[in-house]
Amino acid sequence: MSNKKYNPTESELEILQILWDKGNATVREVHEVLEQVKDTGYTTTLKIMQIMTEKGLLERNTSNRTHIYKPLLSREKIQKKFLNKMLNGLFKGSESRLIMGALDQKELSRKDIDEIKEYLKQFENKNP
Amino acid sequence: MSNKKYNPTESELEILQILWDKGNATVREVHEVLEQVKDTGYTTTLKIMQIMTEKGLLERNTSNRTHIYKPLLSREKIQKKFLNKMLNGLFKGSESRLIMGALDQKELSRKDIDEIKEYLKQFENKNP
DNA sequence: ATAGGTGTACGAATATTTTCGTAGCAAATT
DNA sequence: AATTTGCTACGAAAATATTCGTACACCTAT
Repeated sequence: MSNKKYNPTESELEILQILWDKGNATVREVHEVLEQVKDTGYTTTLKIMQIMTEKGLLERNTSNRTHIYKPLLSREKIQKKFLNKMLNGLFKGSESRLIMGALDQKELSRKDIDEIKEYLKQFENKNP
Repeated sequence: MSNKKYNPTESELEILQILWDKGNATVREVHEVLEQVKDTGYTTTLKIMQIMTEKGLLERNTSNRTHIYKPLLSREKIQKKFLNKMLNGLFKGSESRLIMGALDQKELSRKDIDEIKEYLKQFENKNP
């Protein structure tokens, strides 16, 4: 199957985040965001984005001189992948710890909490 | 401060998992578990464990010829660290997605669910 | 005491990821 | 039209992580 085996590296993830936020962008646009956080050169960003394109993580429009990149995998897909990795690795056998840990670390809005409660019901009904 | 900056690498995490399960162990014991999953040599495991010791991830008792290693950081601590990383990275701004994603991927017991519900209450009261 | 088995130490080879210098081309500015 | 500016391509250096060969020590059984 065409099941991609690519786990984005750390740097690739940073770039993906920016692209997901923007939808699509040029290297310069990505780099301008990136350098606020990371002390790295323009050609470095360029290179990584080129590599990501080869790997099939990004797609680019080269019809103009300035290429426009966009992510090929959705944030949700990658989120799922990482979550899966954690649940089978570091959090194996303690799924609920992951959930409670997340609850601890971030102040959730009332709305979020209600949403989660609602979401939980569906599992309750499964195991009555 | 002595705030450790070490993020364990992939391989180091695998070894930590084993050590957390066992409490403490020799290189051979770790390697015997590891090689069931990973095709790698004994001296590789040894080397990584030695490096981890230098980094302060492990501690070892060298008073006997066969050294006994044990982890210096708790599973919980590292779990928290990774969770934190995810909540500020890949899942930034979508904490509840992480939680719901986790709920989706693993079949939780009734007990787990009740526990989580109970846990949620404490946050409800915070934001009434 | 000698051979075999089981350990650690250590350096170096490999692999992977990240970084950047340099070249070359096209567009915009002088 | 010459210079500067902004872009991509490319290769190779640097930094990290992983892997293993080899040497050497000790203990045990021959």
